[in-house]
Amino acid sequence: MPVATDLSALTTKFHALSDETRLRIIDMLRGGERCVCDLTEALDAGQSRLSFHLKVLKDAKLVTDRREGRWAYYALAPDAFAQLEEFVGELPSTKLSVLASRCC
Amino acid sequence: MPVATDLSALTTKFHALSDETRLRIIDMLRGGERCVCDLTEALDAGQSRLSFHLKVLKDAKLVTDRREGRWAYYALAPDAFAQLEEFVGELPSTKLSVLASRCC
DNA sequence: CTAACGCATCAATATTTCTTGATCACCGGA
DNA sequence: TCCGGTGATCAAGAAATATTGATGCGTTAG
Repeated sequence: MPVATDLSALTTKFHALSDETRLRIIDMLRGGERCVCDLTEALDAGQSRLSFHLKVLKDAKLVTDRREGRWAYYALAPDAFAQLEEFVGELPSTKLSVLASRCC
Repeated sequence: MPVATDLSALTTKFHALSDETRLRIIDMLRGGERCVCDLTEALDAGQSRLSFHLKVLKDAKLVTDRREGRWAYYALAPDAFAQLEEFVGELPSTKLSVLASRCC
């Protein structure tokens, strides 16, 4: 089992990425840290909504947040995609032609 | 924009991977093609339930199915993870230290 | 000190997704 | 041809998620 490690942490991460708004957020953060107001404006999402999605990303450990004065800055977590790469990386191409030998 | 390609296809794939049962299915398919009854047994899931999850994976184009007699065989789609790798691969590590210059 | 701002959180509602049990269609063996 | 087995699909209910608007808390400017 390649990825028996922590299935539920993995599903949490994938779930966090299964939403367009959140994907956009991630994409914006690729350029570096952003404050919430920047994101709100760029994504034209209500403040409350954005805050919710940021929380989902944070809970999945994909982003980190930092408080500075009255602003909150979010950034990609350093090793955010490590676990995902591990899972996705196990390239299946090699064994693809293997057919199920025998059924039931 | 690195991944402007097709956000909704991407979210669909991520969503398909955001469930433990489906992750287990993927993992089993790494070893090659499997028939549904094998999967049902190995995952101890009801037939209907499994069929539902297989459909989710198939709709996300992560797996393909093949009919043979009265059995159905599922396998990882050849390029299943290509798009995911593209997204996940854009390693953020380099720009991580970039702080937001100015806010709102 | 007070008012405005940035943001998190909560409550209520809408929406989506999952599970279960039926049912149906198809195929192969007797 | 009839029957049992495999698996898809549907309908109904349960559960998880998302959206909205309201409220609250800390911070900064005046």
